[in-house]
Amino acid sequence: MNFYKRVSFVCRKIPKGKAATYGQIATLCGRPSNSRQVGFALKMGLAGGVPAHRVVNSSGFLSGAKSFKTETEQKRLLVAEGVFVDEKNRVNLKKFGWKTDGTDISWFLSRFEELNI
DNA sequence: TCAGTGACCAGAC
DNA sequence: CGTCTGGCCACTG
Repeated sequence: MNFYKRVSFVCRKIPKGKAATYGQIATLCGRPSNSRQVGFALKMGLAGGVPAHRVVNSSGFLSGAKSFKTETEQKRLLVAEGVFVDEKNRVNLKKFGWKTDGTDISWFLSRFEELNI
């Protein structure tokens, strides 16, 4: 089980114009308690083209903005996709949150099985 | 081996 | 809204 590769895989599946939370990613990767590691994984993955700008914390804040080229880069990318980001660097998850359920979790887990990651 | 550190989280006030 | 608390776990020196 390669947690980082799973994170990368999941992030590429986040629909444009939506935002996902760290806990959500961790859960979809099969490790609900590893939300902190998701941030670390994304930081590494930025260089590899992972769309990390769609990931925010559970309150909707862009907590990883400082890890982009510029602090405003993440916000800019989101706005360009139609996601509203307020002056405090926060998105409304009610409106732009990526909704996932048990079915989605099962789907990802079986993909991981067959891809052996 | 071990303590410090994080792009975190849910619950309680 | 905001702050605090306990829990979490890979990575690092």
